[in-house]
Amino acid sequence: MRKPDLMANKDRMKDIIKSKLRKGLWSPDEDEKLIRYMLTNGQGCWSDIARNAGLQRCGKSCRLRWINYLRPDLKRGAFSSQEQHLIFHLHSIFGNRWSQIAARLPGRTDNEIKNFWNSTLKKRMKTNTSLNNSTDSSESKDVLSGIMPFNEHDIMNMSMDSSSSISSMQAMVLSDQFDPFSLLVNNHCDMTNVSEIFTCMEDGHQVNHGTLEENNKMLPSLESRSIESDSVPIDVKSHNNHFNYDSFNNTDKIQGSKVEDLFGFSNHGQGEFYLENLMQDITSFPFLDF
DNA sequence: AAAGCTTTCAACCGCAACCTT
DNA sequence: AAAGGTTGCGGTTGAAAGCTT
Repeated sequence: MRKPDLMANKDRMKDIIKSKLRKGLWSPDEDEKLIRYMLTNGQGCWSDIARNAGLQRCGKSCRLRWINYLRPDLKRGAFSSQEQHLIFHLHSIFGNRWSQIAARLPGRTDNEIKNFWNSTLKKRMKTNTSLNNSTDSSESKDVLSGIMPFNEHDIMNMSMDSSSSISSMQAMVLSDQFDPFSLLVNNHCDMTNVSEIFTCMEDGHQVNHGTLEENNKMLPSLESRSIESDSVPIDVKSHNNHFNYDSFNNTDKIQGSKVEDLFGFSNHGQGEFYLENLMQDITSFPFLDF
């Protein structure tokens, strides 16, 4: 049974403690305290960390600051075009499950990706949509051509010609200038083409490294397994400033692995992860939400 | 130069799931 | 079983920076 007076006092104390906690931006001094504590003692209970590190912050705030900003394995700076493609692609699979997406982008946080999506990518898709709605299609194509160096005809040819399409399409998607948004949003290709394009986005680099197996389109390990994974130990710090797929493909163990060993799709059950499964997941393309 | 508007992003909030007592 | 605590997540906010007029 709750004892009114005692509990009321307890609640009051909590409020007092809570009101004394700092909020808002972190000062360099606070950062230093948290970094020093974390590097000395490692991760534990966050409310204890907040207390023991001498911070007037709640544990939740400390956790957030550490995970999103202070962690030494964080990669900072702008997203590379490869990362952008990856985010777009993963968003088509996972939707707004930012932590799932972040887990596959080494050194990036869910918050960072979420912000990036909500500002840059969403905006770009809106822009492209409005261009698509423009009555002057030639104008819209002119503008788009700046974004996408491949015209509709190129893409259709790539898709139609099954014998040569893969290599040319791979060249397209691997290009730094490739922009899947304009391609998709402007209906330059149908869903079948989209399937091929995403396949190429995944397979392209594997072909480059000679690991593509016919009729068994495996996806690479995109997840930052470096910290937790016992099967694929990769040092995060080695990826900090220049993450690329090569790092993963150069790992002997990865090259011979099945996708389910590598990809970490917990929500896809135990089965092998083939393209069909991928496309089943892409039932709600993000631009349909806008 | 400055006012107003837009964009970016760090941080907060509320909720749900999980763990501990 | 239930209450309380912790952790993790996604949505949202608001201050600061950048841009435009």
